[in-house]
Amino acid sequence: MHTSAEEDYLKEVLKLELAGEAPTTGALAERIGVRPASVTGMLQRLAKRRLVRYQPYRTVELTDEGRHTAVATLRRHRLIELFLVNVLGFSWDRVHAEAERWEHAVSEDAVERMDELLGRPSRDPHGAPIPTLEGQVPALQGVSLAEAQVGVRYRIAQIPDDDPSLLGYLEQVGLLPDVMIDILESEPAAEMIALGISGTRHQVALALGRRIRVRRAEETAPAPVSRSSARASARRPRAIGTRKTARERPVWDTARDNRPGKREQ
Amino acid sequence: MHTSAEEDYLKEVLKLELAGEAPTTGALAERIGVRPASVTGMLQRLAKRRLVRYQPYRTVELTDEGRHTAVATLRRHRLIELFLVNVLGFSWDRVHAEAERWEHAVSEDAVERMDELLGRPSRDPHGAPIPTLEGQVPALQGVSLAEAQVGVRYRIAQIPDDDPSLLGYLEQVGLLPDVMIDILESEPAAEMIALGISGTRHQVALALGRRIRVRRAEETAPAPVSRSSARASARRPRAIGTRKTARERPVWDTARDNRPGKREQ
DNA sequence: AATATTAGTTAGGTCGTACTAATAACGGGA
DNA sequence: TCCCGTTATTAGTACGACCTAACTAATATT
Repeated sequence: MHTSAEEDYLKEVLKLELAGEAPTTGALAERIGVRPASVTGMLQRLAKRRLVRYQPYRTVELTDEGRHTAVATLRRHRLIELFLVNVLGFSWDRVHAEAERWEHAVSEDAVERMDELLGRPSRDPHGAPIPTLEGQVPALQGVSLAEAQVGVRYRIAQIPDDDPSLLGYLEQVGLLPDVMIDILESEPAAEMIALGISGTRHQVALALGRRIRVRRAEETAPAPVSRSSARASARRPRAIGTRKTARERPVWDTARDNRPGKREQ
Repeated sequence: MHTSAEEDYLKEVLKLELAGEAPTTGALAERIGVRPASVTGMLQRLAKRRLVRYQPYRTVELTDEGRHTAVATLRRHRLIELFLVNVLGFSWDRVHAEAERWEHAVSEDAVERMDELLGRPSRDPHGAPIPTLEGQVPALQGVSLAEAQVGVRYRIAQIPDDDPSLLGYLEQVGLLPDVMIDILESEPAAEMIALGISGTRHQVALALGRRIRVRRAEETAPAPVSRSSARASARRPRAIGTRKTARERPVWDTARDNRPGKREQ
């Protein structure tokens, strides 16, 4: 079918899209850990296989087929992460690396068994939504911590998954999914934000705050992390739910509707 | 470290050695599913990396380092097979293929967690011994069904693992690990053997019989398949137990002790 | 011994995925 | 409008892991 490198690239394009960022050559190169030149090469390959639409110097977009594969890969990754934590007892700051290794080896069948064993969960150990078997990617919940309002109580919805040392820190201060926090103070000049976690005051850099998602405490709580029982709802395998949020419209989006070809070769 | 192709080749060399067969280019090619030419190429590679000793047209032997890797890979494979059956509920005639996919992706850490979760088992779902963490490969138990004596009661010790349709048949007739059988009759001319499985008489081809291992019913039963608690006994990581059985001495063995080089280039 | 068959090796080629170095396109000031 | 730094692409190289075709070695047949 598809090679594992292809799956990796497609998954990263999807993740950037879901995060509302532009899937540029550079961004992909950084996240995947290769040189931009390699990304260009792979994008050309993916375009040839009709997994993305690609205009040099301009845009990358997933085709329906590419999106399908990307979603399946993301689903695999997140289910495996939860499996590693809940079944094999991995410490949750190290599951990402292991899941990256597993995700191209584990068959669809095995993934579905994991899903069942875990009780059809809707969120991974970091709070990220697990796409459904049908291809739905649940919408991102809430707002980023950097946008949270002073004086309001929030619940952590999602934290980053790929940086063990950062996760170690988050665990230490207790900034984990489902934890309640109070926004005490915002200090934009200092690029800091002050918040209370179970009574203790913490200063957090805005740069980090942007990578953490929270939702207001009163909002209907999402299914808690770990095991849950979300039934699949939609049928069609590729009607992807999430569409970019308004915030931070990328360059890329403006480039959607522009003159296409302008170079041959 | 080592590539997954390297691990596959080393593992197959080890398996042939344990089965008392010669690891010829052809045998390896057949088992791995590549052309003999590819095997030659890989053996040259492995020799350069000092994982095997290799004399063109003659022999392949694992070096200590190669053996170490091979044993670790075999251990991974068999533990994963058991994990797939016991934890994920795979039907045991399909675990082999899935385990082949997993075995190069699952980290040592994850394998040790599986081992612990499974209760440090000593045999995989097909009855094959699981090498210890220290590198011991438990000796093959009993004799092949083809060598069993008429009128004696045996217990199935081990069946092949890699052929789903064969396994389907074995399951149907009840020829599974730990099952008791009686050897009713031997018909060498017809290349058949007749045996009783829980009262029912079955005819089995000798060719199949050679691939099934049994031990006399009175012998101290090995730890049953599924979960068990075999403690590791010896220390040294590489004193492999099994040495070729006398039966079926291959051509290759006669070629062991002969003049070595005779061609340059 | 001469020849046929089988097994193994060498040579050369393809594909996937990276890399570096050189070049080109883009876009925001001066 | 042009310049220049940033970003992206092309061109060329490497390597792992396989392939096929053509050869050589070992063995079997008569």
